[in-house]
Amino acid sequence: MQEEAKYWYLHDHQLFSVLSREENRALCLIPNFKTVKKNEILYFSHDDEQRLYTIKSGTLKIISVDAEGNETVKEILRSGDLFGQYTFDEMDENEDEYAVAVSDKVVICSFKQNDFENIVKRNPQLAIRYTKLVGFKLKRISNNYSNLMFKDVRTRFALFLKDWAIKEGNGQTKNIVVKNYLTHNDIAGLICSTRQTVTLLFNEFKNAGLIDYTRSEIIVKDVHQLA
Amino acid sequence: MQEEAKYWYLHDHQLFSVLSREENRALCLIPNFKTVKKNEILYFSHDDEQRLYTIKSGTLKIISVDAEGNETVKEILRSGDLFGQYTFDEMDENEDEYAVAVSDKVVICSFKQNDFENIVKRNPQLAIRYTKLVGFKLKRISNNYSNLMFKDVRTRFALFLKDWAIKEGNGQTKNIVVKNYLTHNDIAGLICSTRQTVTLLFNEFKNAGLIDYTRSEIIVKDVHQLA
DNA sequence: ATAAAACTGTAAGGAAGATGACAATTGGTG
DNA sequence: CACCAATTGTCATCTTCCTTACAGTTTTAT
Repeated sequence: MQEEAKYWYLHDHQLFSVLSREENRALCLIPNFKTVKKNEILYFSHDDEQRLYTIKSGTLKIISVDAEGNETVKEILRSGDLFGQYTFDEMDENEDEYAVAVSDKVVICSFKQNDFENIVKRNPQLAIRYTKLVGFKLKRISNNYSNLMFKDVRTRFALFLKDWAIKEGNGQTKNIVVKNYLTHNDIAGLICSTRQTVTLLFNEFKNAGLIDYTRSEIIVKDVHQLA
Repeated sequence: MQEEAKYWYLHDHQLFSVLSREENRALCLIPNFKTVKKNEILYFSHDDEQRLYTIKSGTLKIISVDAEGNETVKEILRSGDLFGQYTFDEMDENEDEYAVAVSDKVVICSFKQNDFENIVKRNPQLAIRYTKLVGFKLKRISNNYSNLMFKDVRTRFALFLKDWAIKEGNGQTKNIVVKNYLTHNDIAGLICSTRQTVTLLFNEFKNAGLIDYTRSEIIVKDVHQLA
């Protein structure tokens, strides 16, 4: 990527847009841009250096591997999202995570935790933004979980679909085409259910006319009818 | 509270200890110290001013009221914990929350969100600390929830008891006396189960010799035997 | 092109725990 | 100190959704 393009990416980012052109230029010397092809794996948990990443374009899924070797999708991340060591703390040793690109080309940008910390120290405005971003993430996650806990599987599935459609829909609310890059098993992990139940619900929603559904894509007829 | 004592409280706090004595003194002019008596209610969600709070001493429970008027305990907070608008964002309108003191005297210290934001702007070191704190909270919450999601009720109850005992135990691991200020209903809300099931489990754990249990207090014989 | 692997579809049986109902106990308040 | 409200204890019933099992379909690899 050209230096100029990098500058504009960082400039557009909700986090870095508070920086002046000069500051951004200085910051540009540090980050590491990288392109990941579809299905390619990006390890970040047991890196030598603790890093934090932001996504310039494309979609990633974060897979977490537990002690027994079970892999579950933990999060779907899109352009602008943060992942990696964004809380500035140490990585948990007994938890293994990696990211997989699910769109054709995913461009990410990473910073060493220490470098970023130093930049934040020199720019309090950035610190506020950053804090808000982490706070927002906290709120989103805890909302997400309380949905999972208190609703039944059908509602959880509906909320998941709704959320997914909204994020892929770019402001549209009707006839959103969602590329089906998650298996029923992945979805089961995300809504805390089983593969069979997810299959069942997909067909139930299809028969109810809420979605069109093939193996390669899902068309959500109207986001507001879900949930 | 004497000015000097306030300074030392803020100095000891994991968040504010990065500030120099001078900065802390300046900061001391802003916070609002307040004492809340047992069972007294502290509203903070629909305040005129958005505030964030830290607890100097004592224990609070956060109650959340949903649209149907159901009240559930959301969190138990202790000395040093943050609550209120600590993510710097706007309060959710459709969510009502308040705090209740569960120990005799709870001393809290509050800042207007704006004042705090300004202080952070002038002290980026504080921003890093603050981000770490929020990040830590994020991690704790998501751990908590994934326990809730993937374990059965018995395990959730055990983990809850363990956590509770550890927090009340001040480093002890055996024969921890926990004052029973939560009803079975409260606990049911926290571990996402029902009153009856909690009652059942208390008696089951008592019969198994893991705890001594009366209506006023719980004695956890050995923290490590739980979970 | 074909085999293997991964994913999707369908169904019966079972278990965990929610629900509802009611009695017993306790604590607070006049 | 006596009553009322809140909390706790116990039980039978019922629902949801997981489990197990197997067949069909699509994708990937050789």
